[in-house]
Amino acid sequence: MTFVFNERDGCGKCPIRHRAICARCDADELVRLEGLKSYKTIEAGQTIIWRGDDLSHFSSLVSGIASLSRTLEDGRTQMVGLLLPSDFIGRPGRDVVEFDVTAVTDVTLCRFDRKPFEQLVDEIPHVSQRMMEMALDELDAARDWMVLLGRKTAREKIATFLEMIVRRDQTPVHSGGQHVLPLTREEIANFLGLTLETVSRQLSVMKKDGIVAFSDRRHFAITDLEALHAATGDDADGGMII
Amino acid sequence: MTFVFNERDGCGKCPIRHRAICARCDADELVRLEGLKSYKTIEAGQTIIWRGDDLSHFSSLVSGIASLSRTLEDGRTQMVGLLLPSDFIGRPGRDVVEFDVTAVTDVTLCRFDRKPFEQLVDEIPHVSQRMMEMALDELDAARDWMVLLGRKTAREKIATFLEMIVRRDQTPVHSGGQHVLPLTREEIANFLGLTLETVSRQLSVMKKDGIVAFSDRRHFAITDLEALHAATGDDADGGMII
DNA sequence: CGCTATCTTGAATCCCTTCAAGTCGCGTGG
DNA sequence: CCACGCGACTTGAAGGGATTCAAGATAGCG
Repeated sequence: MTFVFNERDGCGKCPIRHRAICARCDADELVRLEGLKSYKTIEAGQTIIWRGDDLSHFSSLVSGIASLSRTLEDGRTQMVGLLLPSDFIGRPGRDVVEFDVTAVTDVTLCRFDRKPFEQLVDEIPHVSQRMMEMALDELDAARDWMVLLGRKTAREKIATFLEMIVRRDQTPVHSGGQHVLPLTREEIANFLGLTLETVSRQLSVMKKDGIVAFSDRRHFAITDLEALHAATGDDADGGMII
Repeated sequence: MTFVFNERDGCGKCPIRHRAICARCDADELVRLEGLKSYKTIEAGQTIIWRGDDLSHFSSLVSGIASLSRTLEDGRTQMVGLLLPSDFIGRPGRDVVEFDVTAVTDVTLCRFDRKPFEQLVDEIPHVSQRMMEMALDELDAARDWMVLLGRKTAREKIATFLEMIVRRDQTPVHSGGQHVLPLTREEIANFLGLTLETVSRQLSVMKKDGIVAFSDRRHFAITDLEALHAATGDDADGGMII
């Protein structure tokens, strides 16, 4: 981590201050939020909330990566979303979650008790406006992902995934074009609707094709950005939102 | 159609009065909306908006069915949502649409010019609250569908689809358990991430299994509801939201 | 009555999965 | 320091479910 988050700093120094649900809030509104919040950290691999659990808190992801997923009776798992810093967990007007939320890396949450938070949402339009904006962005992203899951080949899925990782990578300095792959092969497979073997095979093919180069299992660089995009199956301008 | 919608009736008689974006509005707010609205009808098969088009209007679907879809360069198409009466088209804060919107049946829209409508959203919390609620419901539905697209078999997809149609069927009297199939085999295929041949084959299998009976290509009845649910791959309580 | 779009069914093919056998990398402890 | 063990990953071979290509059946409509 190049960046260390310090819980004692106020909202003003919060790394997600300008992208989270509080993005539009003014100083007064921030003070109100400040009085309600508390932090919680979760270790990589731990489940944050199980599907069907009571939603006692509403949270913003401050640092780390979490996943949203569902598992069918027989164990087949599908990831339905990746939560990055500034994304929120929970929703007003519903008291249970529909998906399992799991910490992919170590995670820090900024939490609010549900009841007071819901009241606050009604009273501070800046919060509800921002939440709607974020919900609609997520909806577009989810629909983009549906196209991938329903119609793309394994190769196209991998290419689209890598392109998304690169686009969303917020590493301050893209150190020599190196990017971190935050997921294991199995997690990638569950995200793309594939098996881990197919993910591994397709990554090998793209290595051989000179599109991507791995320095180790978790670090890669794109060596041919155009070829990567051509392999996604998307048209020139069309891009994923997520 | 058992129900005939009459444009001359006020919002008070509107069939989607209590489910659309206006659901929470009081009488005064309704008057304001009433002054802005206009109706438009679209024939089955016509495109309502193309992906990338400027979003000049914001609309609620009053009657009929529309689809949201995207087509890749080479013609592969994935439907990402079915729009039923009360669903809305467009989103505040963005001026182009990300997906093609097509009338599956004849469709009636209740439209608002975008600029005045966006202003109204900011001023009437009852509208923005309801829109957020609807957006979050759609998000859950989209994520449910991602599980289907990524992990379910053809048979499970078909079973889930039929179950969804039955659950959402609003036919006043379920005439003898008969339901209307509003989509062609090809449209179903594009919705489920399959080919039309596979859809046809799986429907035949389920007929032979005594789960569903077709009176003609567009009308069916579920003859074994439990077997249908067992074939979806979902657990007992878990259900799609869409 | 016959045309045409829609749908069904069959046969061959293919891409991804499944099953299986290694390889790699890293932390642990002798 | 290196052997050991284990989880993560890679690669191969076989199998299967969905697609593709093709032919025919059905139904709606002029």
